[in-house]
Amino acid sequence: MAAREVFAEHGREAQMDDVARRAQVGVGTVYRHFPTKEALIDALVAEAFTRLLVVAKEQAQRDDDPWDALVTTLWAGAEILAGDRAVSAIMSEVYGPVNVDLDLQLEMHETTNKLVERAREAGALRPDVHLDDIPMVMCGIGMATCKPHNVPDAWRRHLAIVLDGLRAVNASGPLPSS
Amino acid sequence: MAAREVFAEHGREAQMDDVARRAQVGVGTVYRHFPTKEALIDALVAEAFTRLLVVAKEQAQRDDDPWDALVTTLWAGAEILAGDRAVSAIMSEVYGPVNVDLDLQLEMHETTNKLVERAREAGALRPDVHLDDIPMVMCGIGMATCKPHNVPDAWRRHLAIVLDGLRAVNASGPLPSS
Amino acid sequence: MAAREVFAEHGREAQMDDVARRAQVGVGTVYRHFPTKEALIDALVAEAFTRLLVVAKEQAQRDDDPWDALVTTLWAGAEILAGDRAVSAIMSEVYGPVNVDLDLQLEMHETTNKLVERAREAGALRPDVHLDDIPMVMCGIGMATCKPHNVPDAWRRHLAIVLDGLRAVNASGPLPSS
Amino acid sequence: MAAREVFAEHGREAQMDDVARRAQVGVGTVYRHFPTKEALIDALVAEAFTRLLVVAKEQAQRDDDPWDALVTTLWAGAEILAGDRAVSAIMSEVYGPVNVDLDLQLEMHETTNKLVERAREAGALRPDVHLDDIPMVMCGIGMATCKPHNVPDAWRRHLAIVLDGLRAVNASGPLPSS
DNA sequence: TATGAATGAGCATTCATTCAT
DNA sequence: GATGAATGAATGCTCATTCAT
Repeated sequence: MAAREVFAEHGREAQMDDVARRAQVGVGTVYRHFPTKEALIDALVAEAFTRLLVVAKEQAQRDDDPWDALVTTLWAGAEILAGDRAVSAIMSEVYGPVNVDLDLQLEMHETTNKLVERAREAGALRPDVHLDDIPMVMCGIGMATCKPHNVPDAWRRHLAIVLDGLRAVNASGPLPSS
Repeated sequence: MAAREVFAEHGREAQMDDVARRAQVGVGTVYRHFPTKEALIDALVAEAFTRLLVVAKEQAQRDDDPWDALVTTLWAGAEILAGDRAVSAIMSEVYGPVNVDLDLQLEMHETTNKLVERAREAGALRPDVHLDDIPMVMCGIGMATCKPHNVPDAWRRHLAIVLDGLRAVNASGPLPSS
Repeated sequence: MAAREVFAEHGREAQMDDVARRAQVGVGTVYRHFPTKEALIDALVAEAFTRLLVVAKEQAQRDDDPWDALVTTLWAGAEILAGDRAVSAIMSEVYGPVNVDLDLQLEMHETTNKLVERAREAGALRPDVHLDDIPMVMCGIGMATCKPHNVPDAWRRHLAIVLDGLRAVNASGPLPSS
Repeated sequence: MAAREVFAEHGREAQMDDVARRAQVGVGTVYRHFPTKEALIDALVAEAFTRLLVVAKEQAQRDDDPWDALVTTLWAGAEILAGDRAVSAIMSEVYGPVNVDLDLQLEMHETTNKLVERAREAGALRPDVHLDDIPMVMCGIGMATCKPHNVPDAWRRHLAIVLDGLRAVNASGPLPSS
């Protein structure tokens, strides 16, 4: 959507008129689809959220390798953030309340929690890692995506290192190559 | 300062009138001290920046333990962010340009870089860790500070884990207890 | 336009909100047409300027009677000022820069100069009259327009007298009756 | 006074703080002398007014040459305006009500009127010249004083020409040389 | 009495939202 | 449905004026 481009460029400050212009429609039309600027922003975020949730649920289903399931999900989430400055920017702005549908949040919460706990129980994750650590890691990645002067793929190296750190010391096996 | 409280609550969106009201002064008085809202924000950030720089330079001076110097600095930075929702909030807003004095930025950059390189050369830091990783870690911590529902000290556990992960595998010795 | 009325009443001090209220529109609408208060003022002046320039150029074209051409132009200018307190008021405020388009100013300057020189060369104008005298005369007329207690047409008598005084002593023929 | 300099530079827009700074006193002190910005402006104007009134009354006393009395007064007035951008600027701003003391205004009005009538009765002034013509002439001169690009003494030539034009056609004798 | 920091009403301008066409 | 001109509440900033020191 055009909104994504505009919010990618200007963050939450982006103006509805700009969104409309970019989409080559009148503002009225934008408002026909989203009753509010808030609603538009929320939709943008929800979409990314949903995309990630698909992956997370898929991985939560797996029975084979809980560590790989977690890691695959995190790489997917990072990829989504890194590919979407709009969402990164919006989420980085701490005070703009991100009103994702509560059910969605809950589902994400539960799914991720399951991934984390399984990995921990399997002895692949450091036992002191907590669900709260996930957003902190993601936040750094989103930020890196937005700062224009950053090396484009700095986040990949970063995530690899951090994930490495999250592993239980006695766990073994390679990290996914991407 | 009262400004800090207001910006802590509302981020960059905070209104000058609110800052004034909280400080129990007229807006004019706020403007006597800071010619512009921008200037006020910048001052807030610069103050935190400077406080951190003091620590960083102190640690960069040390000859004994490069790893401890780096880690001490990072804990100090995290403490500053965690103790100052205003600065966390402001810095989290990716599109609001943070106009810290260039010299200050440069000094911070150089000092931190020295800390990182020394730790790496001493074999205490994973060789693939880069200066860029520092802000990413800090960003997560700042975010955690702002999100009201977070466990107050989640960031401490997080930072400990991440720092642990940044160590060279063959490095040894305990992390500073905080 | 409503702006004209409001500026006529209050001069440059007139407030945008008042202009909007008088025009029975929201301020936003005023700003849709003129990006700035300055721009609105400039437009007001430019319009009057342009109206006068039309007359001046027309008269500068004439081959028959240079004196009549000059005089006709001055009467037209005076009529414009007298009929437009807004412009009179704005131009009277010496320190408010009047940002008429430079080309327009230049054209006006050249045209008026041509009128003056022709009249002088034709021996109809006192040889010591200079282009600079024109604005001085006009200024008095504009002022008379603005001062509320003045006799409405005092400026006509005044202009007639002054023009009479600008004639070469040996010139002859009647003044235009208005 | 310092106020004069500041108002000369910026007209009515001049700020009280600037006046104080120029006078090397605190604003409070300015306010001790003039309860209001208005009052300060009025005082500035009144002072010039009074200075002119002295001349006007002196000339109104003369029995010998009514024309010379009038002309001398006008030259004096022009000289005052030309030497005082502050007053010129203030008076040029049509909408800033000039609240000179009513008695002063009245006296000025009467004195000038006497000068005009006497000159007319003596057959030196065109019979159609009216008291209203005086301010119009003065206004042009004040304006010329303020516009920075003007030839410094353009007003002298101008006044000479205009006064020449105000004479009765059959009047004779030289204009005062300055 | 002099000072100048503090005050806050006032004003230009912006931008999400509405609604007549 | 789509449009985009119109709306006006909201906000940053200024400056005449006051008053504690």
